[in-house]
Amino acid sequence: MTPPCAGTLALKQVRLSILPTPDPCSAMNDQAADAKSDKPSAQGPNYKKSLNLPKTAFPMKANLVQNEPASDKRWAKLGVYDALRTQDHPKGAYVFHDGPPYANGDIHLGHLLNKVLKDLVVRSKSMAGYDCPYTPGWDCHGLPIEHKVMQDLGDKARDMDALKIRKKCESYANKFVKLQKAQMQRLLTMADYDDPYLTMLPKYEAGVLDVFAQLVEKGVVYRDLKPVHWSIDNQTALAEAELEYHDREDVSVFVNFHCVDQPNRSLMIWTTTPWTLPANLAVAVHERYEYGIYQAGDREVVLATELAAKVLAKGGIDSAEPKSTFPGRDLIGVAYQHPFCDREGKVAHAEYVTLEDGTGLVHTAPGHGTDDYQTGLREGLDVYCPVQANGTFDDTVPDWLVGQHIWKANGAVVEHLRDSGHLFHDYKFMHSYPHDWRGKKPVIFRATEQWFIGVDKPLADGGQPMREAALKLTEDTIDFLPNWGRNRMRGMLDSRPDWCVSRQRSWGLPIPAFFKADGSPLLNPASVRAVAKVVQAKGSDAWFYMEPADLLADYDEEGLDKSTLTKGKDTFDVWFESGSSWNAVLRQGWNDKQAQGTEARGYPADLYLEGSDQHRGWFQHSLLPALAVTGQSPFKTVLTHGFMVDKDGKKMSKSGGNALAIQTLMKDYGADVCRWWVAGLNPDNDIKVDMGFFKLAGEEYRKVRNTVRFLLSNLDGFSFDAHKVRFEEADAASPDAWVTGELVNLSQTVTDAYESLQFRKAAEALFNFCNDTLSSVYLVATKDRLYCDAADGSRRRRTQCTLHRVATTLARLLAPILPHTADEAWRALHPGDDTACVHLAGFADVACMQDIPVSAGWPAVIARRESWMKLVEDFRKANDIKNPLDIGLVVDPAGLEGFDPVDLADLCGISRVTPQAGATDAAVDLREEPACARSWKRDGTVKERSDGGLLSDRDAAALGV
RNA sequence: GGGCUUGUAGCUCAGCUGGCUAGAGCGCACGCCUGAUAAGCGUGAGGUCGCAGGUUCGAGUCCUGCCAGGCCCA
Repeated sequence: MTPPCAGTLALKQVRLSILPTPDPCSAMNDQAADAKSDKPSAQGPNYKKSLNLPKTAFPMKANLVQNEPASDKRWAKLGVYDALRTQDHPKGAYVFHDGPPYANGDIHLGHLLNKVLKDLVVRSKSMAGYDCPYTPGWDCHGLPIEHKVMQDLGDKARDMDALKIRKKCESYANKFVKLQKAQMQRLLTMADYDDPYLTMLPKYEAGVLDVFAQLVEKGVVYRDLKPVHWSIDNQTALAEAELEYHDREDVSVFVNFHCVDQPNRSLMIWTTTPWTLPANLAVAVHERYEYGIYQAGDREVVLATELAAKVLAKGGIDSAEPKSTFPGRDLIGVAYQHPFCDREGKVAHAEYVTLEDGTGLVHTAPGHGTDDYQTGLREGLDVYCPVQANGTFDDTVPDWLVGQHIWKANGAVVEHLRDSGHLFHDYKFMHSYPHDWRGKKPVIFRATEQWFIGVDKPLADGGQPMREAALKLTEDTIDFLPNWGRNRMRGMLDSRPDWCVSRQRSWGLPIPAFFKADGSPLLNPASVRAVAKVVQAKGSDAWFYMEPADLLADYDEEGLDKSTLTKGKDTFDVWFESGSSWNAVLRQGWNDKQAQGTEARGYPADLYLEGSDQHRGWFQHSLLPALAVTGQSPFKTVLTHGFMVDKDGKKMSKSGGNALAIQTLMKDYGADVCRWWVAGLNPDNDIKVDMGFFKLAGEEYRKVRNTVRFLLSNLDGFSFDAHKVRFEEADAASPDAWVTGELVNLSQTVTDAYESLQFRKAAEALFNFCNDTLSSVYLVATKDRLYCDAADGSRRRRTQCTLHRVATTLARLLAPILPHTADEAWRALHPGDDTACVHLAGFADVACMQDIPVSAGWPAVIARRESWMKLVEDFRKANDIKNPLDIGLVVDPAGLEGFDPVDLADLCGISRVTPQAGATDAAVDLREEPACARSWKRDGTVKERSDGGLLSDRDAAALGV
């Protein structure tokens, strides 16, 4: 910083001291009565026309809704996205990778948040000098679309094969990609919308299969049993969305499982599906609940104490006094004899045991229930499922059940238990039960063969298991914003089971597995790659219409007879598809434009940015396979944002009636206002949304817009090159120097905030600069000289020069947040240049401005200004003065060395500041002094001039009178 | 029920490793300007920092419990 120029104030003081002292008897004072009226003298000339008043074509009213689409078209015409690819990138590449939204429905507020945040990244990184291409993606396969298409087809679906249904799904997905694309573009997001990645495109599918082939190669893909909803009627697995719940009558049984060590004692379980009892392998209890031993006839039974009375009463036993009680954990490990199969089971703990129904001891059959399956996995039990695809028992069950259909077996099991004395009680009851939504028949849970990815398997090449590697990188390599994402990720990695990647669907990427005549699968890296080659060329439809031998044309195996092969019917979990995008998009390189950049498209990505639900979703499902295949995380940084809630903090939902339609917001406010709202959010946590918040954002937007407008309106006819003024040391105390220093700080703050992805911080700094630094301090202070100084006076030119620097810098800093408005301002700053575009301008280089000297006395002056304003306000009220221009200040000059009293007066919006050594700062009434008819100031130099007007020295000079 | 997380003026948020009368912007009230005018400026009033305990010389800031939310699971 420059030392203050010691001489200036002394000079001014001298000048002030020779000002004529107002004489109450002078002729001038007769005019004071007129001047006091605040208005120019009625008799004097009208000076308004002689002023340099603001003038601009940049309108106060933005009309965003009408004008934004035109901006979008203009950028398309200028080829802004492509131009950004080919311009210089001094900072190299910044690899941002889009997570694909699902191609279904209109975009909603969640998309607004997510897509605008992403756009802020892309635009700010681009302007900062990075190459930051953005290929948007869509998740196109999967059940929601298939389900919707099947519903629309209704009964017609029965006659359609998989290919026809897939065709319908594809056109459905395309329709919504097109729709959402247009809606996202309307948000003024900048992306390569001409060439998005769609998970259903052959090129993408081949990229997914490439990942799969490598996982097979690493030895982590295996086939195993897992219970799924099974339609006996259609002999197919069903997804949750394909179920309908209808009432159904079933038999409910209380069964005694005799303890091995104490045959007279039993664990009593309850079930509504007696047919699953042959598959029973364990009994689950909750380790923290209280259990007791009760007398039931000639047996002792174990029950949860809270449920004992209710259960015993059903069997006609009134007394429910426990002989002893103990926590559930004491039961863990107790062995029991299966009531009719030749094996023993044990008691295990399970969190899902509740005290709402039953006995507190839960019959567990890992082959017939999801909870049971999880318990089985943990306890190392078999996924035993004696029920075949057609609903009959296989030959692993007791003879009296073999071959029986399960619904018939229900009765047989109950009778058998009754006869053997294991049945405590049974009764019929109605309950809601899942049915096949097509056949309307009840479905069952049945373990079937599925494909899995083993997250704890050491890799065949000696690499770390995926879970272990993921936990390691989560701990110390990946950056999380906010940082608690790290814990969340860790917790989810810790608890996740092996990944079941197969789905029994039509609308998806087929798992390229074949089966030999003996039922054994054919799936190896080479076979997967052979199929991938076909898919790359023809799309995954090929799996459905081509023969195994043709699909495997590029595959050779000694002694394999391809004609005997059959194709597997599973498709991939859509998470496996989207979780492979780092390969399909980043590593393969999605399009030529990316390769054209000065730096090649990179892997891994610098940033993934999605909602916090994706810790379990896309982030994790991208991380795991990427680690196995590439050994590194697909992302260096994970940024997550919270979810939209209503103004009371409650979840938003269509059914709750508190959802806001983004279409309404766009129609009422336009994209820039919505973007301003997003930029100002703290995205770490939940985000409250309400119509009123957008109104507020609109008001803040208007404040910024009007400030920019005022800058532009005072640059009418100004040419920076022709009129620029050099700043001298002596100018260090000028408001221009001060605001330039503030501008440099702002630029630093905002570009730093953008760099570290703190958009809220950027928006806040920009708003405060417009609102505070400019609107309430600098612009108010310099208005007088802009309007009243001679048009080409050096003081005015210096201020215009500063305004120009502020406007051009500000427009660029605002551009990522307000792409339309910033560009509108940019065009106003470059009249006649049709190709001017702020988005190609980059952030301003403020180095040249840093050379401008700024007085070190400024912080103190700004602080004193606040107390001066209070003095003025108090004085005004106390003396019934309306206009602050009727007030002057007498101030102690200590600390004001180098400052021009005229600047100080302008900073306070008053007529005059008089330095007086040793004085206590105080306001004075100037109403007895004449006011300049042109500038309305009572600066002590006002007198009648040659044109008959009452003018101050400055105004007289400006007019040459 | 579990993991992660949030609760500071009417609203949106700052308050780093505990330390002067808890800050900002918006909104609100009052006033000014009418040469930024469906604009601009000034002054001012608003808070038991979710609740209850505890640690400490001292807690919005640390610990425990509770209440009310959110995401993901079960």
